[in-house]
Amino acid sequence: MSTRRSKPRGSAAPPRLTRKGAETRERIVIAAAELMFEEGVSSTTLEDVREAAAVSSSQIYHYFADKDALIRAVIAYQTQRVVGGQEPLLAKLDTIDGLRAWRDFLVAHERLLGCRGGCPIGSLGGELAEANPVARADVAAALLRWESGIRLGLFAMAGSGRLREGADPSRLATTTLAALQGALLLTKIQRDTTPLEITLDTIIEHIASLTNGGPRTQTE
Amino acid sequence: MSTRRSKPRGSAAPPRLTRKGAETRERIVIAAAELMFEEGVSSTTLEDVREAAAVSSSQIYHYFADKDALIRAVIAYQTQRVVGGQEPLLAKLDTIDGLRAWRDFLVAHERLLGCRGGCPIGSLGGELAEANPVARADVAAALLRWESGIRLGLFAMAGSGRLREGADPSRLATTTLAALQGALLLTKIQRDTTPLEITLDTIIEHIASLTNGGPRTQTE
DNA sequence: TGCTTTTTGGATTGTCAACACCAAAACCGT
DNA sequence: ACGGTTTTGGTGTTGACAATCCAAAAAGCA
Repeated sequence: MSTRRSKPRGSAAPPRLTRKGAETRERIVIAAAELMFEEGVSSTTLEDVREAAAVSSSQIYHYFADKDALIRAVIAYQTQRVVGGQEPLLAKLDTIDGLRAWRDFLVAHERLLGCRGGCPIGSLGGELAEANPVARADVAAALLRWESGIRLGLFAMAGSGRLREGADPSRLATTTLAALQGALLLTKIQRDTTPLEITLDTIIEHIASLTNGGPRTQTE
Repeated sequence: MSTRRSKPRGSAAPPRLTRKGAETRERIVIAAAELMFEEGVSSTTLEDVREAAAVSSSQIYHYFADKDALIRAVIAYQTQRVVGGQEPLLAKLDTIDGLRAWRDFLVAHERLLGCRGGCPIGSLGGELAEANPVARADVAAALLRWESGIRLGLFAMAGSGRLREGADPSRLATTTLAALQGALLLTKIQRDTTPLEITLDTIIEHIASLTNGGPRTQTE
């Protein structure tokens, strides 16, 4: 109907951001993500975010329709940071040594954080699943992507013949992710990395027992 | 200092409840527990609890100092209901068949709930760990008790000689609880029991592979 | 330079939820 | 039946927090 020239945009016209605008928006998301990770979503007020990001309240509402929209942006950000950031590492899960390196990285990381916050993705999912259906779906997608990463590594292990015939890399990937999520939850609640160490070690032992190298006894 | 007769009570004098009072208090706790399980802790307002329990607002504050105190009572209630209620079942985890029965029970239970809510204990812990240190400690204790229950079953399996020498029931118990928690979290976020089924099956396969019956291939 | 759009500041509003208060009713042991 | 205690109802207060509004400053663009 309108004689509009230049790039026509879709129905949900995303107001184009200048570089400065994009930076401000990102500053808000990062501040919100950190606060929500450290204190939980519901304890994080927009006033907290406003202060941490050093913006005015109208800026938050200029870039996000409401708190839910900001939450979704935080989920996207954490998905990219955590899952995306791990994908190179996950590709190396095609050997037992690769799995061990991954384990060591995760344990060291939790130690560094003082066992606080748990998994950024899992914690968001746990807190939002029953309260925010859209957020739940976002987190579900993030977890599927994570699982895919693990699966690819394990399939590579199977393809190179290190994994025995009967073993199903897909099921192992699901179990590995579940065990990791649970272990991070226990670690966060108990403020102790022991559950994480034991759980990952046990899962790796299980996978090792399915390799052609054969089963090994549990390490002390 | 005071000349008090009758039963002297401790410093934190718990006002003795009459039968009616105890019933009202319990009604409040149960209503709060259900709401917090279905909607999350922070989405549950005391007004919601008031209505669900059919009490007046002053009654809630008569029995609980504040919302945190009610939350702690809910944790205690869920611990007793979930962990306490499972202890008989956990005692039967001394055989692979016992483990399978436990798995089937958990999967059926999740199906019944439409994969909503996840683990009552784990969800409370996840939501409260960073916001409420006292609640975190309560949940941590509940999880240790749960882990103990599993450990006892697996120790029985070891004692009766079904579990191989090298296997460590204690570490297996930690892993089993972590895997269960993570699987329930995935199930809750993805609204699908598949992760729960796969994870528990895989853990049971791992334990089975450590029995004198010897390892078996993964079941489809 | 002038025009439009984006970005920003800050004050304000309205809602909602935790919690306090007070007085009445029911209950309990004696 | 009586005095003290527990239980209950309804209402009021306060503070916090999400969300809105009105412009003004800055930035992009011709």
